[in-house]
Amino acid sequence: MSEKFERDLVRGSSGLMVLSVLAGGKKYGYLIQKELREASGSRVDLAAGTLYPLLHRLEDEGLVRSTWDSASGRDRKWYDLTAAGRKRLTAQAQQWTDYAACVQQLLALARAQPAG
Amino acid sequence: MSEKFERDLVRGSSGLMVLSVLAGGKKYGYLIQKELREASGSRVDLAAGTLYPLLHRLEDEGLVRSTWDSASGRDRKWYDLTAAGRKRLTAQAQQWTDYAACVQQLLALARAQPAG
DNA sequence: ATTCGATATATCGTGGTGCTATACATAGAC
DNA sequence: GTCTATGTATAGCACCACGATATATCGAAT
Repeated sequence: MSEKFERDLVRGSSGLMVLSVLAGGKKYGYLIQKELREASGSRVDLAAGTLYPLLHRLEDEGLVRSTWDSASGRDRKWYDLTAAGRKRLTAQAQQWTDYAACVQQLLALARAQPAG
Repeated sequence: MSEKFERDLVRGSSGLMVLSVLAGGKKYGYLIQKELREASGSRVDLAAGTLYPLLHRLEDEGLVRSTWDSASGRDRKWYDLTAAGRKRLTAQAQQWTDYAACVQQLLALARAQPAG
């Protein structure tokens, strides 16, 4: 079985992944974590100590907004993308795609080399 | 014009990129930096303060080995992949490809959502 | 009722790493 | 002589993932 992706890989796109999940609609932290875990076959599983500070940072940057809702008995903090958040998602997704292509190209060159 | 890729993007694959470049044969630091810059259209340009400590770490891990050579007038420290380094390159390249696919899938889901 | 696991959010401390700044030295061009 | 490119190196700062820890509610099993 494949293990969790390395710390520094996650670091490069944790914000992007969260914005991406939020594009599917208003969600609270625990749910975001769960959706990411399920969508990745458990290879991305943001710790609470990673996710909540990240959400706070995104809010400070004005990319998401939050509202508490206790209607369902549970106290949940629902996060929603702002216009700036959607804009950032688009830009960051593009940058990520470009970067991935760039790295893949390097890897392809490496594979083209003789074994040693 | 496209700008340099963000700090945290680079962080996820700086080691992989260096190993990858070294798969093309023995090289010294300044040359590695130059090849990465050229291969990426200047979007990956490791600062000296990033590259040299990184090379030292790779050497401490036994993934590369180094030899000084002053033959050409210049004092240059040549780096070469070890067997462990080639093995790591293969493994890390695979993990990177998996991760990229995982993120791309999330992005595709986000794109499938209505605008707001 | 009580214990236990899942749900739900939050912060602190640590570790690792990219980057700027700084330092030092040589080579070639002007 | 001066300037730019080449070449390696370290110190300190900024940033962030993660484990540890804290707190609280809910439902189910005992």
